[in-house]
Amino acid sequence: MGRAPCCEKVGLKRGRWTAEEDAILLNYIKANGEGHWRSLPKNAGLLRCGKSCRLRWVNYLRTDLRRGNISTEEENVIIKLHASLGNRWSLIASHLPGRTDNEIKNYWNSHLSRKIDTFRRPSIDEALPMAMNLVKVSPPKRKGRTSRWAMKKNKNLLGPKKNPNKETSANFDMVSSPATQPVERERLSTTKASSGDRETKERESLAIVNVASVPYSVGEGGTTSPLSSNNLSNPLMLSPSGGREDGTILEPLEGIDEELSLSFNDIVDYAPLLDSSGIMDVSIETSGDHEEAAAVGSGLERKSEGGEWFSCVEDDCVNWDWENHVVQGHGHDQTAEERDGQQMLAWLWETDGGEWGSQSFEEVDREKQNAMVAWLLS
DNA sequence: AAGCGTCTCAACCGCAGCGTC
DNA sequence: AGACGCTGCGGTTGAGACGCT
Repeated sequence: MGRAPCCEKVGLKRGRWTAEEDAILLNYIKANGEGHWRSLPKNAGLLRCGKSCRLRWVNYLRTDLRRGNISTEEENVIIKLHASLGNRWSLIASHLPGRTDNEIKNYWNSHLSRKIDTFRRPSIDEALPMAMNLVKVSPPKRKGRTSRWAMKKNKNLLGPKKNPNKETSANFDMVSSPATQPVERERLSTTKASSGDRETKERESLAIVNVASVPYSVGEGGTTSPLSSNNLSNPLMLSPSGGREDGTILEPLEGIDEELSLSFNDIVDYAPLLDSSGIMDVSIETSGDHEEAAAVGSGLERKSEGGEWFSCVEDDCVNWDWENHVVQGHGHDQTAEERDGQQMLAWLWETDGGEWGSQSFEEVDREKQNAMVAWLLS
C-alpha cells in the first residue's frame, strides 16, 4: 500500500501562483515564520498544498534571493561544485548565496550541461570513434526553428542582444541536437543513489580518483575483481585493490570500500575538474547501464608505461594514448573545435611529473582548472 | 501571419531521510 | 522496532516565449 499523498489534492489550486496568492503567503510567513508547511495553507487561507507553498517561498518569495542572471563567477562555482558534488543541487546552492537549488538545476540543464556535454562523444550509439568529437560536423537538418543557442549566436553576430544582461551560451560553438537532452538526463540520473544512508552515499559518490595514476600504471595484478562480461563493459573498473585481471593496476582509492566503475565518459565528464592537488574529484556510482557502458568501452585502448597498447575490449576502433594524450579516430578530419578540445584535454591530463617547467604541479593544475572553466565559459 | 520546433523556468511529483510516537 | 508524518531533494513536466521558415 502506497503512502497517502502529502496533501489532499482535490479542490486545491495548481499551476502558476498569482500575485494575490504570493502576497497572502508572504504576509503569513512574515507574521508566523516559515515551517509547518502542511498546516500553513489552511491557516493562511490558501488553496494550495503545503509543498507548493514551501516551493514558492523557497524559490521565489524569500527575501534573501538574488535576482538576475547567473554571473560568470557563479557559473564557474557551479561547474566546479558540480564536479565534486554531482547533482546535489541544494548543496551547490548553499555555496551560492541567494540562489536556489531549482534555479541552479535549471541553469545547469539548460546552459552548462550542454557545454560539458560537448566534451563527451556526441552519441552513445557511436562506438567511440571520436570520443573527443566536440562538434557534429554535419548536424542533421531540422525543420522549423533552429536551436536557441544558434539563434542567439546569430543575434550576437547581427546586433545587440535584447537583454544585454542576459548571460547565454551563445558564443560556444557547438551544435545542439535532440539527442543531447535524453543523454544528459540519463547521465544525470545515474547520480541518484539507490540505497544506503546518506553518509555512505556521500562516501561512495565522492571517490577521489588520481587521474595521473588511473589509466596506465601496470603492476602485479593484485586482488582483482574478476573481469566478467558485465564489468567488461566498464572500461575502467576500479576495485578497492585497484587491480584488474589484465594486469593493469588502477591505483587504489583510499576510503573506497565498494567496487566502483569509472567509464571513459566519467573521466571525460570530469576532466575539467582537477583540483589543486592534481586530484580529480568525481562523483561515481556503480553503473548498471550496460548498454551505455558497452558502447563506451567498445573501442577503448590504453597504453602502458612500457608503451604497449592494452585493449579494454575486443573491438578496437579508437586508441586512447594516455601518455601522449591523443585520440586517434578513424578517417575523420578534425575541425578546429575538435582540435582545440583535444588539446585542452591533452593538456589537462599531463600531470605526471612533480614539476612542469618552472611551475609546480599545483600551479599547473590550478591553471588548468581555470583555463578549462574559462574555456567552458567562453 | 501562421505554423512549427526549441528553449526556459516555475511548478509538480515521487522518493528518501529523519523525527516522533 | 516499525508505522507514520513532515520535510527536503532531485528529476520531470508543461506553459509560454521565442524566432525561423
